[in-house]
Amino acid sequence: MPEQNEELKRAGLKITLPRIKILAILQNPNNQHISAEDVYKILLEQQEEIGLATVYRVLNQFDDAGIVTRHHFEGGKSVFELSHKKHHDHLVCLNCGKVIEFEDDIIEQRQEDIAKSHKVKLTNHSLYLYGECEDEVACEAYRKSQF
Amino acid sequence: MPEQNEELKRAGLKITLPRIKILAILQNPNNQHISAEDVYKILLEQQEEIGLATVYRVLNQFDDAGIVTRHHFEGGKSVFELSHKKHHDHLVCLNCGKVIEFEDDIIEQRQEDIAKSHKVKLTNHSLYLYGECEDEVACEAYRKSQF
DNA sequence: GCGTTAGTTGCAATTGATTATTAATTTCAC
DNA sequence: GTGAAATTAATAATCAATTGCAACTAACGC
Repeated sequence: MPEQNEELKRAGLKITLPRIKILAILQNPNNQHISAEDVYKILLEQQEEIGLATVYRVLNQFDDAGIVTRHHFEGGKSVFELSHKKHHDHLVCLNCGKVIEFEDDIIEQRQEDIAKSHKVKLTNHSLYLYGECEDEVACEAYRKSQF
Repeated sequence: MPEQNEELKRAGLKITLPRIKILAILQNPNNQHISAEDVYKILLEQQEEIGLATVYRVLNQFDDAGIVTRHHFEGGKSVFELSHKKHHDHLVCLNCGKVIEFEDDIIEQRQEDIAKSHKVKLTNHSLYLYGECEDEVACEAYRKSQF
């Protein structure tokens, strides 16, 4: 009984095939920051019988349960990533799509201060930095590797 | 010939009634950070004959022309604000919807440093802080005033 | 002023992402 | 194993946003 089942059990979710498969996909290091649509595509490639609606539903349940975190990147659609222990923000290359995670205590602290100074209790925030890899060769290589 | 026409002309857009009306709405201090849907509602209240598609189209043209800036706040729909001179970020109350603008040089500087340390040339960023007004009475009053 | 024309509008249909409904299937405690 | 309750697949529905297209109109020259 792999560790996926433990995770689901802890979240109070029944252990079903769709949930196991989706969780496994999310746990694949290649699939950090993946959209519902892309999860669905991978499942189809794996010959799984599953509906797109189920993918959305399961991802929402995972989000509610704290198993994944939802992000709204530029361009409309949501992406999901496994919630790991530590809060972090994202730096995205607009050319190759690479996502770099970072955390910065100074920024975190300033955000708290700013909210407090405006008499607002901070509940969460979203910070995305967008740019372009300086190493164009590596950038292009990465872009191609994605499709 | 009011200043709206100048603005449109500068953007290379023909001066049409829909565009003048929409620009006027955006220039109203009460309507900072307004959604396309809400612009449309105001136009209908003003007895204007206009289609929702036109509102979307015009707002996109304004965005392209740099007249407005588009934001993706949490909760789906885009909001628009007149682009003014100075860059700033946003602090949003999730209860009453109030939007507070702020700018912080320390955060800006850290963002540059972080991007540089990851060998990325920063082109833009989005930072949204979400929270709840500490003054619940004022918060509730504001929320009600919005509809 | 008047006509030409490229730019614009309104409407309806369409897309893309996501959610709701519902009937059928599956999990899991007993 | 069995049955109640949870979950699923499939489909329709929704919501924001965009697009195709025929009708309209602002802006230019004459």
